[in-house]
Amino acid sequence: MQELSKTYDHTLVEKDINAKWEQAQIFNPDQQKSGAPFCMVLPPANVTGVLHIGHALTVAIQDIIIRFRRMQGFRVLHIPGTDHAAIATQAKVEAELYKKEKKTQRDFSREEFLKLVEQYAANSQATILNQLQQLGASVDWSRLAYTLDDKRTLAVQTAFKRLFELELIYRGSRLVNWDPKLQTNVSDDEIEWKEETTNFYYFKYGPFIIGTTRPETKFGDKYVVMNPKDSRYFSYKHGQKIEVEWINGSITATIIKDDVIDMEFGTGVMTITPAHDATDYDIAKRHGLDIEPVIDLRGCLLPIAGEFAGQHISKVRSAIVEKMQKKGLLTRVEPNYIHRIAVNSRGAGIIEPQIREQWFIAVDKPFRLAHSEIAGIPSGAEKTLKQLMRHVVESGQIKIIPARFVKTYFHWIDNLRDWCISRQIVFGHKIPVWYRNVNYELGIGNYGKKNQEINELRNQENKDEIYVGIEAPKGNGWTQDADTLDTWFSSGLWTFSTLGWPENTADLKLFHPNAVMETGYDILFFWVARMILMSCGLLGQIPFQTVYLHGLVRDAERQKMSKSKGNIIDPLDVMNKYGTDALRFALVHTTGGTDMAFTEDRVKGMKYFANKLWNVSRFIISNTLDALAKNEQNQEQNALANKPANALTTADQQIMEKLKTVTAEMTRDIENFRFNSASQAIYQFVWHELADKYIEASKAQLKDEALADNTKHLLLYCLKQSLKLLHPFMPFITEHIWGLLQTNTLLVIEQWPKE
RNA sequence: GGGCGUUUAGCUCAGCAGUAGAGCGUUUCGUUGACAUCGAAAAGGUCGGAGGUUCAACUCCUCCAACGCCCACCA
Repeated sequence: MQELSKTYDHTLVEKDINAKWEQAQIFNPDQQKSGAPFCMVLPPANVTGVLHIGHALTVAIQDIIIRFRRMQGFRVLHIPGTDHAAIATQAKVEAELYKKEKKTQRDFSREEFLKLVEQYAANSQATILNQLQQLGASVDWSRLAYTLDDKRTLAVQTAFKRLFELELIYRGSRLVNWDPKLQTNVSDDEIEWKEETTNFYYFKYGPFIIGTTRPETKFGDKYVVMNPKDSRYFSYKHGQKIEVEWINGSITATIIKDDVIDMEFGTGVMTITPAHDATDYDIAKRHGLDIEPVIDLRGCLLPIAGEFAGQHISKVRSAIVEKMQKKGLLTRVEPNYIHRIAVNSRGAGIIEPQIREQWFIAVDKPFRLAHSEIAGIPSGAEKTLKQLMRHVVESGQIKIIPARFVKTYFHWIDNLRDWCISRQIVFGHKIPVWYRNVNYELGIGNYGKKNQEINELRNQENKDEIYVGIEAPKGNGWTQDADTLDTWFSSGLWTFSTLGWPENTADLKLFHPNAVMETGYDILFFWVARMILMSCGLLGQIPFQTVYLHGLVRDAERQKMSKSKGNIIDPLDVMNKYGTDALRFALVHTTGGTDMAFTEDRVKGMKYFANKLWNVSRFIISNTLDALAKNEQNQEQNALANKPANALTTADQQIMEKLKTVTAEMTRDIENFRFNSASQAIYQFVWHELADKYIEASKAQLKDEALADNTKHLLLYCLKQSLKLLHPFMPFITEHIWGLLQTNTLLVIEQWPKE
C-alpha cells in the first residue's frame, strides 16, 4: 500500500486493488441473493492479437455502467469472453507463417495447421484476459466464455440444428463472394470496396459496341443486354439470336432486354458474365439464362478461354486486349476510369464471385415462432426473421442509442439478403452436417463440366443422405461437411450462449434478455443485428433492452488505427505511464458518441486529476484523524442530519448544495449514457468546489473550536461521497483511498449516493 | 445514386435557446505544509458560410461549402 506521499503513484496501487476485489469474489452474482438482475456481456475480443485503445473505451464505458448498477444494488453479472474470429485469426496465422517460414497452409495437414491456429489463439487469449483485468473490468471470471469452447460449441450446434429443422437454414448454390487467396467465401458484410483506376475498353460485339473494365472475363459472353425502353435498339427483339465474331471465334448471341440497364452508361449495351458478377447473375436468373463459369477457384481461366486457359486472370488482360485489337474488335480505350473492386476485409484477397454450394440462413422465409416473449408477437405466429428483427426495434422493445442508428439499422435489414454462413476455412465450428454417398464438394473440379452435367449432379445430391445433429450419426460411410461456420454465427448467440443455453439454466432465466449491449457502431450489422436475429429466432426473446453504440477511437490525425498503418496504441503503454484510472477517465471524458482523436495530453490531464484527488484525500485524512479513529459507520451523515441549518457556515451550506447537485447530475447522466457529462461534473466538483473552495474555507474553520468538529465531518462526508461517485470511472484510486479511511469495507460494493 | 456525421480558443473536444466552456499548450506572477502533476492572473473564438423562425440562436428551420463515414447490382 502506498504511504501518504505527496504524489499519487498508480503503479503501487492497481495490482493490490485488483487482488483485493478478486479475493472478495464480489463480481460473481451467485454471492448476492437479492437485487434486480442486470447483465451485460463484454463484446468478445478477437483472439487475433492484443487489445487496442478502442477496446479500452469499450471496457471503460461498460465497466462504468456495471459498477454504477452494482452500487445501486442491482444483482449484476458482467461476463468476459473472447471470440475465435475464424477468418481473421486464420488469415493472421497464415500471414505470419509466410513471413517467418515462407510456408502456406498447404504445407501442413488440416490437423497440423489447425493446431498452429489454436496455439496462436490461446496465446492471444491469455494476453487479452490479462489486459482486461488490468483495465479494471469488474467481470465474473468464473463465467469466462470463448466462442470455440465446449459449451459455446454445443450452443452453436444446437442453434444450427434447430434453425435447420425450422427450414431457416438451407443449402444452396449461389453466387458468393469468393476469395481465391484464402480459398473461402465471405459474407456481403465482410467485403470492402477499394477504388482502382483502370482502362475502360469498348469492343465491337456484332452490331453493338459494349464497354467493360474486365476483358478477361468476357470469353463466354453470349447474351447481350439492353434496356427495353432504349429507342436506339428498338429494332432488336428480346430473345433474338445473332451471330457475332468474338474473342475465340464466332458465337451465337442472344438479345436480352432488361430494366437494370442504364441507358446513359456507355453505349447502353452490355454483355454479361453471370457466373462471376452479381448483377449479371441476377439478370441470368431472371431470364433463365445459362450460367457458365469462366474462372476457376484459384482465379485461373477455364478451358472456355481457349489459348488463355490455365492462366491467372490478373495476368492475361493485356494479351487478350491485344488479340481483340488484331481482330479489329477493339474500338476505343478510355484511360483513367475509376471503379471499385471488392476485397476481403479479413484477408485482403480480391473477391472473385463464384457459384458455390453454401449454407444460408433464410431471412425472408416465414416460419412458426413456437414460443415468443416478444411483445406484439404471439407464440405460434408465422414470421420471417427480417420481420422479427424489424419489429423489436420498431416497437421500442430494443432501444438503440444514439437514435440515429435506428434508421441505419432498418436500412440494412431492408437490403439484407440470405446470410451465407459457411466458410471454407479450417478454424471455426465445423458444420454439424454429415453426408453419405454424396459428392458434397460439387464446386471444385467440376467447372470443366457443362451446366447440365452439374445440375444433374446436384439433383443426385438431393436424393442422397444428409444428417444434421450434434453427434455424428451411427453407421458407416458418413462424412462430415468440410466447411466451418461464419464467426458471427457463434457471436450472434453470445447473449445467451454465455448464460448456458441450450440448457435451461438459472442464469438464462435470470439474466436474459441482457440489460444493455455496449459496443462500437462499426459492428452494428455484423454483430448487434445478428444477436437480434438469433435471439428472436431461437428463443423468442429480445437479446437486450438497450444498445449503446459508442464512437471509434482514432489516432491524433483522426486516422483509423490499424496494424498496417502502425498507428495502434497499446492501452498498456498508456496505463503504465498515466494509470488505468486516468486512461479510463480520459477516454470517457469527452466523447459524445462520435469518433474521437486520441491524444495523450488528455490522459495526462486526468492523471493530474487523480493526483489532485489524492491530495484532497491526504488533506482530509490528516485533518480528521480523530474523527476517523472512531470508525463509526455513517457518522458524518448522522452528525449532519442532526445539525440545524443555522449551525452550518456559508461554505458548509454551499458545498452541501453542490454535492447534492453533482450527485443528481451524475446519476441522471449515467442512466442516460452521458458519461462525458458525468465525468465532467465530478471533475468540476472535486477540483473546483471541494478543493478550491471548501478545503480552503475549512482551513479557518478547523481552527475554530466551535466549527472544527462539524467541519471534519463534512470534509469526510464530501470525500466519501466523491469517492463513491467517482468509483465507476476511476475504480483503483478511489478504492485505494477508501481503504485508508478505516472503513473495513470495499468501496466497490458501497451504496451509490442518493440525491 | 441514396443515407448519416462533423465543422466552437493554437491542438483535442464538451455545450446546444437567454450575454461563449474544459483539458493540454502559451504569457506573467507566486518558495515554508493537501497538491509545482500546485495556486493566482492573462492572452486567445464575430461558435464553417448565407438566409429564416424568435423578445432572444453556437443552440431550432432552410440552403450552400469543406471534410469524413455507411449503404447501393452502374457494365
